[in-house]
Amino acid sequence: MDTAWLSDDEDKAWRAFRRLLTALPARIGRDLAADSRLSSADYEVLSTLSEKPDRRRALKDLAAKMEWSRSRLSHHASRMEARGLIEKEPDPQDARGCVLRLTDNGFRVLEEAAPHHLASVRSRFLDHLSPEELAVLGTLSARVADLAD
Amino acid sequence: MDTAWLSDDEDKAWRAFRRLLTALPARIGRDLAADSRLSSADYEVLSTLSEKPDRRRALKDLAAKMEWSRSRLSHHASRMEARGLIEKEPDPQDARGCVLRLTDNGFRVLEEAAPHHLASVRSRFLDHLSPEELAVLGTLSARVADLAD
DNA sequence: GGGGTTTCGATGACATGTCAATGAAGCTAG
DNA sequence: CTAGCTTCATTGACATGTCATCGAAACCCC
Repeated sequence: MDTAWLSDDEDKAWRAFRRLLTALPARIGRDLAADSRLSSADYEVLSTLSEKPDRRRALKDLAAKMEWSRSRLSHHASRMEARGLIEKEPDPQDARGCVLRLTDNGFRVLEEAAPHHLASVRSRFLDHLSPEELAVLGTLSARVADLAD
Repeated sequence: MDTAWLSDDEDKAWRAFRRLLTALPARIGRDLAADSRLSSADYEVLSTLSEKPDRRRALKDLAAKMEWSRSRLSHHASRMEARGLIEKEPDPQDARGCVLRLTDNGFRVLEEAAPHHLASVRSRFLDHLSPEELAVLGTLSARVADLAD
């Protein structure tokens, strides 16, 4: 096989996977926006914040956890703060830092959105995979995602 | 199982897959930009145009083929035209329309970029999948991507 | 032929993300 | 101590994508 090109199997799989790569997030994101007025990015911020009992996290830690740049999270958090979903507090541990806190309103919005979002993930994705396919996909995704950047 | 939530297996696979969904395009896009000064979107436009013998396609047809909005392609094509990668011509078949043509320069840029891009797709992705995994992924991707929007 | 509807691409307002520069604060070697 | 390096969040310039709207052209059907 000429390594400068893809085999037929590789080409077919790669093309189909690229379609999935664009279509799936778009569909789930559209469902989410329609059900809850949240973007996928908003949802990810809210749900990650909600994991901690006090619903707070330092900006830098949240950025690291989500694999976002601090700049991106700073921009996005400012917009979410203007919408009353989260609040920025000074970090008592580090005067340069900033702690993001999920507001009660933000938590309610997340709780309202979550079941619709899960239903969307199921109907657009999980429902169409066999358990074996899901296992293969999970394994392969973790392996490839964990490669060095 | 409570259908309002994901099982452990589903949750693990979905989380890993979401990481792949963001990390893989970012890595391949960074490689492409470093090797060729093209974005993934640029590359897709160039390579899709190059498929036709005359390296032309009506804007609306290219948009449909790529599953882009016409607005997006119109914006993007204008930027690519300013960089000398493509040109816009009037459509002889439809006075409202517009034909995009790959310039000689654009074709050279694509030819120079393609082998690096393929190497990137291999090293970041294909090389890490077994033939069986690739087959499963291709099948499942096509099935899910083909669902109605 | 001609009026209403649809399709086409362009455009402007806006949302979101990247990148580089900035200033404040923390850290560390000497 | 303190000078220099590092880390943190913010900011502004810019790139890219969405959406609603527009005017021109094509189409449809009477």
